[in-house]
Amino acid sequence: MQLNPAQQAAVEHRGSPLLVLAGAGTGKTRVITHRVAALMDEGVPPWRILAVTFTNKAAAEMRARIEKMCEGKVDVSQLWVGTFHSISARILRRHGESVGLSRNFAIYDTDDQIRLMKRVFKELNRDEDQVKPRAILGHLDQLKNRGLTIDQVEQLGLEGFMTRLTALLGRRYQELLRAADAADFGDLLVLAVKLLEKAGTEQPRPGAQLVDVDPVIGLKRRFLHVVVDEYQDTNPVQARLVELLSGRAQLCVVGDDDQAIYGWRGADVSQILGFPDRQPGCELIRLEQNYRSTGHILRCADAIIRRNEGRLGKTLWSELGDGALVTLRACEDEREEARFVVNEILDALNEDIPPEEIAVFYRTHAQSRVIEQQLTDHGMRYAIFGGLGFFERKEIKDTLAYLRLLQNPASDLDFTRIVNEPARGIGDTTVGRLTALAANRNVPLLTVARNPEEAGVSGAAAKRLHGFVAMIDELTARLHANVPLGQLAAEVLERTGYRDALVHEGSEESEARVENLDEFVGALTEFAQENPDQTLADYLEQVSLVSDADGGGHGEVRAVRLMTIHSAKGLEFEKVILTGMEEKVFPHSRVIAGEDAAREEGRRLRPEERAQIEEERRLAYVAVTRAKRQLVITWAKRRRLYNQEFIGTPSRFVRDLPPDSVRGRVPGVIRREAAVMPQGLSLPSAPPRAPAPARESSWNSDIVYDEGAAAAPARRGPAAVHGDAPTLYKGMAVRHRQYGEGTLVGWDGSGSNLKLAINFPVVGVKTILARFCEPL
DNA sequence: CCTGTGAGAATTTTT
DNA sequence: TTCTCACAGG
Ligand SMILES: Nc1ncnc2c1ncn2[C@@H]1O[C@H](COP(=O)(O)OP(=O)(O)OP(=O)(O)O)[C@@H](O)[C@H]1O
Repeated sequence: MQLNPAQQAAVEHRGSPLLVLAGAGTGKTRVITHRVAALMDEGVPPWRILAVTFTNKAAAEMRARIEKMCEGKVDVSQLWVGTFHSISARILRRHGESVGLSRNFAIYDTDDQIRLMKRVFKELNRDEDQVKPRAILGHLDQLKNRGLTIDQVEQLGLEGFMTRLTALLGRRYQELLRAADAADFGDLLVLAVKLLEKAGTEQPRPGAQLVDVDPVIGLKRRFLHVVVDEYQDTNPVQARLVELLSGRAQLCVVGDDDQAIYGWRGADVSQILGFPDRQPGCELIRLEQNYRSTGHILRCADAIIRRNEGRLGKTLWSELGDGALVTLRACEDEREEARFVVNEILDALNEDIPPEEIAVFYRTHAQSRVIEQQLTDHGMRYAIFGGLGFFERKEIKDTLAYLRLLQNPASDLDFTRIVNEPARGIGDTTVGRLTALAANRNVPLLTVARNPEEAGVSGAAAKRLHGFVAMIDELTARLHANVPLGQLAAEVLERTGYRDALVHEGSEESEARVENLDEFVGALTEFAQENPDQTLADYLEQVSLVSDADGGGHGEVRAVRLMTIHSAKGLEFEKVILTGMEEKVFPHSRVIAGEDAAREEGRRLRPEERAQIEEERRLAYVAVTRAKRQLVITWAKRRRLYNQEFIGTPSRFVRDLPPDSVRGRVPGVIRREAAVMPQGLSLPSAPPRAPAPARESSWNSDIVYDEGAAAAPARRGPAAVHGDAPTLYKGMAVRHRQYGEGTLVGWDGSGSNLKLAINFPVVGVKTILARFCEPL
């Protein structure tokens, strides 16, 4: 395990803050790993070192690596290694009382959050059709990521319908969270920051002894060294958290501004770019040698990323040689793409590349299904990352809800979730009555349920409620009797009749669910055995914080990896197959929408629209730079997604690839240039291309798929010339047999699937297959 | 109060 | 295509 001189310098630097800013595969992660090991070697106690990683898996890996490097000389378990969220949770678990959290507080995942927010909607009589609970939660999370509390938002008098609504609903949402002794993901960060900021500013209570010194102050002074990986994707609260924990620590952050891909989650590149300014005396070290990928791959990566504006720009070179060309493949549809992927995997396996060194990437989860299907058909095992995780399945979440309710009788969300699961005749009406009274008296649902008659719940229902409460009490007693966790879960499933109900159902689906439950009980048993001093709360925390990138594939170790590009961040594979490289898939349609709107309105891109597109481009850069030796890129001319057929045109990122590094034709390069040229000048000629295949339609669209191509309706005349086929442009006059003459306003697809959007004077805009129309 | 039906919506990316 | 939600009927 050696280091080059620049890396060595970063490892050895002491005495002032350090920023390592370097491109992909240059060994940033290796640097911080070595740095931590070196620190301990110098005698820094492990408990005085904090390392922040992006995923729990990365944390585990780093810990393992450091342990190996220290050869058992140091107790690595004393090190603090973790994600921002897990570190915050850890702090709050110990010291959360002053911000309103007990040591057993629950962490709400997205599903819990939505349920809770829906309840708020109901309580405040808001219509879910107008504004979605999700949207409010998104907005609220943005505020949290920026470190803003609702009080601050209101004090600032921030404008905007959404912001005001978020403040209103968010306030009640937060109240309910606290009442339930729960925190959502954003709260973990915000509350940890609040806790640390508060420490030491409060007046000592009268009569306080010296020994009463706030332990949180100790925490702020605890760390002598802090290292942070992937710093480019840090958001303001996270940066603040690091700052607060670095009171006396030397801070070392590493990252790559070209790999910032979490802007949508509030991450802010200016965090890393402004680091030197905020940290007096900061040292900046750049790493330029890439140890991961071969030349052609790197050239493709560079060709993609260089088109972003306002980059710092970085040199990147490799000694690994050119390596193989990057394969580019145009597929007819997504099924052919999937078959091609399988073939590529088979090829790799034949070359003795281990399956776990082969990865298939896609932009969105929805794209994975076809590929999974194809893999299954070929009897290939695969590990999929993300999507519906094990712990998000209904049956598991229900069981967790029972457990959480046992631990915290005030957890109304969990109460409502399972009070009638399995069906025990306690329906909406009953729960509604309980809720009304509970809200009125400001007590938990479970409390009200003890005297249902007071809530106006009648005989039969009341009786069932009594039974339910008795059951919960019984199980709660078991929890407090310290029954081993696995056994407790098993008893819960037994006693509540949950398992029986599923077994009784006897469907294929319910069988799978029973299996999942058994697996869950097994996992819990194992956890309890391995961590005898850990509580249920510890287990629940671990479960809530495992990320997509962590869990993955149910322990499928020796299997091909399937994942979104986001979860591929920080990883590397011998062979990467990057699929779905079409406009509107990647870059995602949501992002392109901004461009379309801008074009339609004849204005320039708004800064945030541009930022989004640049983020997609960085995402493409991340994808490409995960590959060590082989990179395959595919796109499909047609794609069925959400049960709708989409006509695909190759992604701009594909068209940016340098032809010399690619095997397979790089499509349509010219139009982009033409569109960008001033005065609508077009480039002299297209690169050599095969003669157009015989076409069923006489319309020439295949080189017009570019964004901005037909942007200017004012510019009459062809935007491009290709053979005899008429070239499309907006404003073109067209005739349809039935509707008569109209004006072309847009189009989609190519060949016989070319569809035209035409504005007819009488019937308005219609989308019609091109072969039913003729130009005038 | 439960369950089945049908319509309808919805689909970025994640801790 | 798949899941979710609302409503009607049992
Ligand atoms: N000095 C070195 N000698 C040999 N191999 C190295 C050296 N430094 C790093 N590597 C290897 O290069 C690869 C990339 O390293 P690492 O993951 O640390 O890079 P990174 O900068 O964090 O990458 P990224 O930002 O793309 O996630 C790893 O396989 C690592 O083992």
